Amino acid sequence: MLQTAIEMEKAALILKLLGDKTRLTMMKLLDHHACCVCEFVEIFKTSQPSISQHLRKLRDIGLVKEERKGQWIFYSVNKHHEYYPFIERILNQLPDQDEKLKELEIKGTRITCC
Amino acid sequence: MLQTAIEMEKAALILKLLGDKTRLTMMKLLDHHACCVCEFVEIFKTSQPSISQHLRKLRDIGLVKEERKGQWIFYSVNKHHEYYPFIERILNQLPDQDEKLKELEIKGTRITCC
DNA sequence: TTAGTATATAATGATTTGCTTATATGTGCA
DNA sequence: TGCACATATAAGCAAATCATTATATACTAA
Repeated sequence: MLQTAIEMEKAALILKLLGDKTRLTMMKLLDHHACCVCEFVEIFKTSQPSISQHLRKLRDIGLVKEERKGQWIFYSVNKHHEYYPFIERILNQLPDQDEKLKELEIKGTRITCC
Repeated sequence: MLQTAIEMEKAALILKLLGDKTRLTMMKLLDHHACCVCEFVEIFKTSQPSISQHLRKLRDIGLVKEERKGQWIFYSVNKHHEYYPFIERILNQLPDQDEKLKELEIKGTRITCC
């Protein structure tokens, strides 16, 4: 893949968005799993609008994409984003967060649509 | 070097600090050059207190260190920081900012103490 | 000692951020 | 159709952020 030249301005904007514990953990999870809003609500123990707003910020600059599946809207990382390689190298350094999803599976609240 | 496990909380804090164009550019420059406050004032065309406050934030979490040389205080990246490898991999992806220092050299305002 | 330069800190204010509550929209199903 | 669930959006508010101006501190050189 052709790597675009990183611009400082855009890099700073992305780092700012990643510089929030909730969004950073979201991105780490979404990098390998599609998740829906209600799962994040449970994982982060915060309100649904708060989660929606974080996702909106990530979506506004194209870092994540959404796909409706029936009742749910599944979010996932947009791997075609111009800066995805930049982001990926950051996410790869972070500890795996999959246990958060495993907890949902144990509780039976993981949404595995279709 | 022994790589410490990255904690999400600390990673988010660091990314938040890097998520500002001024601080990000500072870190990129400081990664390879020691610079003093007055140089940054000229480079970023902002007030001296503004620069000092950015540097203070970086210093407060140990990302940069300072060394007084006579009249000036030179800042540089603290390469012994627990998370320096994490930071370095981010900075390495950013475009070189050295032309900003070259401009100072041409204008004769680069401080090359000692 | 005094003036000039470099830097830090304090105080203030405008803007941004991230939450909350309330409400609207969209989907599935009885 | 009507209700339940999932999600988005709007509005309001407290806290954080980032600049500014004013002032204090530290060093150099005359």
